[in-house]
Amino acid sequence: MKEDLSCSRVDVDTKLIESAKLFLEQKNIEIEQNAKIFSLLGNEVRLKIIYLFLKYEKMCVCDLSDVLQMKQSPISQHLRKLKDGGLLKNQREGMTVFYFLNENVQNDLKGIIR
Amino acid sequence: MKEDLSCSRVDVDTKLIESAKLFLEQKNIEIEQNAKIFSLLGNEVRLKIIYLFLKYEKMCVCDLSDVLQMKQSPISQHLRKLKDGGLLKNQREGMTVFYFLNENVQNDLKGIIR
DNA sequence: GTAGTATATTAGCATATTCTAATATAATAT
DNA sequence: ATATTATATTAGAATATGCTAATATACTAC
Repeated sequence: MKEDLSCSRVDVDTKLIESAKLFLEQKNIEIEQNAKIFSLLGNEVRLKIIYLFLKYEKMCVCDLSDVLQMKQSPISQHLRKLKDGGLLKNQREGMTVFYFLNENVQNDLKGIIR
Repeated sequence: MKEDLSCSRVDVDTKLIESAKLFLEQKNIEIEQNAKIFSLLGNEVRLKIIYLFLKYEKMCVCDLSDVLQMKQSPISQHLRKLKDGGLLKNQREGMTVFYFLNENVQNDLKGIIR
């Protein structure tokens, strides 16, 4: 049953190692999901967008482009990632597409940020 | 005083745009700091390490290498980033270096995770 | 239909990230 | 001193990320 250990130290706490491995296996899905969310929030532009939606509810691509002083293309690309990641939803009104927080994660985000 | 806008729509809510820009400027430092933390937590290996320290208090590089089943080198590299980012501290005991959560961010992390 | 506006997508490039492999450093034991 | 163990650092390669520039799509107005 001995697993290969990277260090051959004598005083390994094998109980701890096995317990910790089991712990990580049990938390694996949660960790993967959270890592995905954190990696989305780990980009300054995207985090600014989330901050904006926590304050202003909804904005269109054009507004964001103006506020962030970036071209429309990278804004659209970030919004797509946030939408694919489940953090945002959008809604078209004529030519304009408004983005806003996905209500399913709104409280999570409020808890995570600040 | 008119700033250049990326979209020439007629019904721009200039008040909103200016308010949002000011808001982001005021939050800028907080956003930069948080984005840095989120980008650290956005890597699965590093997030697993943080989960482990939220449960087990402290572990050595060797333990982590065994638990995560990764070579010592990448573990050390991740630990360095987490330490540089202020999330971890370490303490040498003989040949062994133990890492643990920086007590200054422990509560923040508990709030952020889960 | 055409023209104009808002948004989305794509290709390509520059940079960042994360691993491997090798080597360096630090501490212990002999 | 040398040998061994634990950790840290470095160079390099593979992949991921995020921008620019160009183009495509969707809607509106004429």
